[in-house]
Amino acid sequence: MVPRPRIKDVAEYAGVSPKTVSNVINDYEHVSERTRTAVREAIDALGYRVNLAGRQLRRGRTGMLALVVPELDVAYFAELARHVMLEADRRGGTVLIHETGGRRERELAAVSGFDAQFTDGVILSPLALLPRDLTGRDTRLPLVLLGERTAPGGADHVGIDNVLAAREATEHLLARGRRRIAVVGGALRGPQGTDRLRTHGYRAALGAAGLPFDSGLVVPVPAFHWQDGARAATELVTRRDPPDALLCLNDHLALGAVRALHERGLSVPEDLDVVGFDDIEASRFSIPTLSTVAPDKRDIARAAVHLLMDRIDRPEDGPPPVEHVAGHRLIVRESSGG
Amino acid sequence: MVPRPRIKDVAEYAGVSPKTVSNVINDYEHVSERTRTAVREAIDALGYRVNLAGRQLRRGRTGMLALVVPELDVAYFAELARHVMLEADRRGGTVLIHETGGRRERELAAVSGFDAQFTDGVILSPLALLPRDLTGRDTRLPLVLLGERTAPGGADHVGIDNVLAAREATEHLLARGRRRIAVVGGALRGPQGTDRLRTHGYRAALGAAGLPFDSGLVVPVPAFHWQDGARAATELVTRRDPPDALLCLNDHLALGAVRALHERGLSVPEDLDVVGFDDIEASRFSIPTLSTVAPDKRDIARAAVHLLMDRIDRPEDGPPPVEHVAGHRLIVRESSGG
DNA sequence: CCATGGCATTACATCGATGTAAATAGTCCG
DNA sequence: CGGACTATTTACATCGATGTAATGCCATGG
Repeated sequence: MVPRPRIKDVAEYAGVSPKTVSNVINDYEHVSERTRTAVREAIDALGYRVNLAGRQLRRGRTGMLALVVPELDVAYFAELARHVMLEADRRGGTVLIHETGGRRERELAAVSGFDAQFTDGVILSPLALLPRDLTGRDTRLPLVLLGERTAPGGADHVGIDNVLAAREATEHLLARGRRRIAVVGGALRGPQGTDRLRTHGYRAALGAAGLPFDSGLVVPVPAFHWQDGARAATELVTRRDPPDALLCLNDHLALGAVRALHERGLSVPEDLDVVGFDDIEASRFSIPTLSTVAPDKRDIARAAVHLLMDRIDRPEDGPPPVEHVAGHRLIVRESSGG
Repeated sequence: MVPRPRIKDVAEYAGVSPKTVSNVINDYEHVSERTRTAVREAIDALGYRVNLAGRQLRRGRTGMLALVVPELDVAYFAELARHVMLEADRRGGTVLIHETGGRRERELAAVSGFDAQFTDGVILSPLALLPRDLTGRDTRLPLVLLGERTAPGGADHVGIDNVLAAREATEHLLARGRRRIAVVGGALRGPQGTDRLRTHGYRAALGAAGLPFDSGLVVPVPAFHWQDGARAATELVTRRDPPDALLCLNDHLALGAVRALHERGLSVPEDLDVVGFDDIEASRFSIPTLSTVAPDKRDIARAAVHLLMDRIDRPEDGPPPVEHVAGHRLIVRESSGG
């Protein structure tokens, strides 16, 4: 087996020094046209490719970012991942994706760079992480948090205005005359995650409309999957005093709920309205199509990548953490009368 | 900013040589208990973490695998990715995911390790790759192909029996009395991809049943997304002689088709049957639930990871390419009378 | 008491690329 | 033609970890 050519081999082939080859590779300006061409030819002839390990060792950078999400098969994260990859690509970076399954220990590992050894920085979408997990973390590893404001820790944050978004969605349902709106996936206590923020927005909408708040309508779920939505919906409609609308905190929950309702002979939006969050592609093709809060994923990905790369480019002098509020809009589809 | 401690720092702190620290880290057996403990303590005290670039440079391995798929937001690939990550984890590997968007140049880059510089091997799910792209490729980079048999090239292959699977699905529809079955996403010519193999199986089923083959019912699509299924379905049912069943080559196409049919007032399975491929989670919760050919994703992922890692572990003496046929089963749900 | 051999530890070189600083080659001007 | 610069190119050290081979240590046996 022929070993991979090294920069030294190229140098010999081209009759120059290794450093000159390096200069050509890195587009150093003071290289004569003749030498440049000769080196290029040598590179082609030998099929030379930079060895990134060597480069990284020398430069101290990998050019790789870690994107750490709970689950890739939650469509929102897959869609987000693609945007992040595109953005990173545009800036010459590569993305390494990690799944945490929402487990705190894995998220912790991510922020401490344990998983991310090869990585210059991390974009993390936390689920189980506690605020205190971030205090005192090793700030040598730049970090951007997505979704939740896990508060202080010298990390930038990117997310939509969850409170406002939930409030708008709720107001939409109220405007449709719905009065008993359940929050599937909501939370009243526990860490300040998106679930709590959205529940808060929901409550604000009720308050503004002068309606009473019934904590029984806030239904936590074990995970944000189809089946969790289905179970929650089933439970809700078999109550004595069932809801007339479901505000589901993601589209999977919503679609699972719609299906469960269908199985019990209830139809959406005739009997109940359903609204989700995330605007995954499935929501545009489901029966009925799903109303949903669409976060601007492109904006989120772009902001996250840029914040991260900026911080990587300028270690030391970290400016204070940045808070980027990405756009969102409520898309009304069939599931709430659209 | 405090620089990251190096192995040398640990050595000094523990009062031993760098190599001894390395020995401890790598569980070399001949290290006295005392020394081992001292080094461990030093590591903890300093918060030392191996620098993988250095290690890789020395060892020539990264411990990372590349998983290269067309699109992560095609649920099948996201689900597959998770399984691959789990398997790799189990064997101490890390997975780097790349998207190609189905573009040939990106797939080519993948098999030549261009993207995959940091990678010991590649698992590729090709879409546009031609058989000849693999002949004469640099076999220093172990490669496992998924899905299609892109034929010779010294690469292992993992996939289901596409011909058989399509045949079974078709036979199921025939058994239901359907006679004009369209193949959405099918192909009669072009590279020997899964689409052609499945179309072949479909044809075999027709032949076995003594039914004529109508090439007009084989409908290619630009991509395998919801909207492509929707378009194809719309086009099909507005024909003079519309089909009575759709065999869609993935679940996205199928679900998009179901939606389009719904919009034209046709209901599934009363008016038409629809069957998909992949068994993505959405298919279990759609209205109607979707019949589909479920490939054993876990098996596929496991086989792919093991084949790849085995080949990485033993470079040179590559045994001949292995062909692993993963299991599959037809799951009949509401969309075809289940 | 010394040779023998196994275990524990270490010195040194090396993986491949690149920053620094110095050397060499050119160019222009007086 | 020599000096002063500038443009190119190069020598050398270094990033961090680890394989190789050598050394040191200790116990056992003759």
